[in-house]
Amino acid sequence: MSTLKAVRGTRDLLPPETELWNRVEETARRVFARYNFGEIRTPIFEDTSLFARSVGEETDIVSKEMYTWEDRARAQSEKAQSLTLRPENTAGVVRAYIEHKLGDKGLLQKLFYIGPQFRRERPQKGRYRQFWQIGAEVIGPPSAGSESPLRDAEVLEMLASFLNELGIKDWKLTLNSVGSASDRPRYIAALREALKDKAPKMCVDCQRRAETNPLRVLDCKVPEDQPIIEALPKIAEYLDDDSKTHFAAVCAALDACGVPYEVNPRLVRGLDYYTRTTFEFSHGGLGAQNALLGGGRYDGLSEAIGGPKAPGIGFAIGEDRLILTLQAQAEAAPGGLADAYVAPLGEAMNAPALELARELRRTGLRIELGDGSFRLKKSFEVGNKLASRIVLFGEDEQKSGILTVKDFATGEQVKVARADLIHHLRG
RNA sequence: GCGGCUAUAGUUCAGCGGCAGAACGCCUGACUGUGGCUCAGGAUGUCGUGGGUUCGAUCCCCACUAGCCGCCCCA
Repeated sequence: MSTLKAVRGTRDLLPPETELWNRVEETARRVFARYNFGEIRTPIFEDTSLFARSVGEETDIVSKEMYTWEDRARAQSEKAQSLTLRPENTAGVVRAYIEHKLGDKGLLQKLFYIGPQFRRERPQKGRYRQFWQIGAEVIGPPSAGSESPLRDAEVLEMLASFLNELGIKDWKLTLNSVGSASDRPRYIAALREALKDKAPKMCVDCQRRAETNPLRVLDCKVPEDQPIIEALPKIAEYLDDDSKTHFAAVCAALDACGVPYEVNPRLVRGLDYYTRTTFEFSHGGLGAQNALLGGGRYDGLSEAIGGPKAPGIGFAIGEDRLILTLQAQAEAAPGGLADAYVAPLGEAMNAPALELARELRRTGLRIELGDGSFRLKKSFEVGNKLASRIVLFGEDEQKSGILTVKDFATGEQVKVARADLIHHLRG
């Protein structure tokens, strides 16, 4: 019988790596809090139609990557409901926004989330079937200023601060506008038209993309295709005046606060709900999955799933990829040594040693407690791996109240009165 | 979903159609209340799983599973 393993594309996160995960999440919470974001936690599964209607029926995510099942019917007369493990979190947040009438307060809602998402793709480095996203959404009625380009710039500036504070080096922000809900179809139609006679001269992938998803042709990396792509219609030429001024205002605000970026007219995002501003922060050294985070504006999403007009902008950070990047930067893991290893000498000292450890731990010291059945040599060996100092605690020490403390780094050994132990270990 | 590479000790990896190997780590001792350095000794294991070829398979063949890389796509 084969032993059970974590299923394909999923994995266990173990110490000390989990320490990094906590650091990432703490940093996100701290930074987002400065911008007055509040946390939202939505269910891990939702009605399938939520994703079909928001992300888009024709996208890869919805058409082939979702974990979907028929829930048991609650009554004989009822038909089974189709449920899906969330492949992303924006749809759930907007659903919650609508369901709880958050827009009725007349204010902008600023919400962030941290949690697992699920997509059934072929696993690879930086791509998992259960992966974690840290994301945020700024959404509200237009009267609250939800369409303002200032919001876009503020979110981008927040992300830059987050990455910098985390210590991510050499990130790159790429920016584009895919136009309003009406610009986009006009542009796609023009692209299809232009591709009619160009596509046959391009690579096989592009020939297919020209049919299935013309925007993707812009992403092609085949060198021979580049001149053809350059000559294709540009999205910028199809933006209406509102979209143009909106995008210009986003850029101007970023310039003003010194956030570096690059406009890439070819940056297209795969989710149907994106309008106007789209962006991506990328990082080399992640292989084929170089996108650290992505996001954009979704002015029509709420209405698409039956809600009020509620434009918004948001992003999702690939936490797994962020961790990989931090690990690659090899900031020499701090190690995580305890302050002291308390070594009971003899099993009779185990119970008194637990009490001593308790006393020390209550003051916030990080203590490893050994085992009285260990020979002294073994206590030293184990202690040396786990802590920066060892505290010997045998019957002599218990009687006299004078403990022996040895510093592993210096080899220095001293006698310390039990009453002074906390002070000594602090120093 | 498609293509390629890979799977041997706790870890990193050699290896060969005929007794399963190294380094590091681990255990024991030199040193019975003193770690690191040194020295001596010891144990590593369903050779990913299931079939096939063969007198004999860890090795060759097939399938499966998993990981990595690329494609697609995305975080």
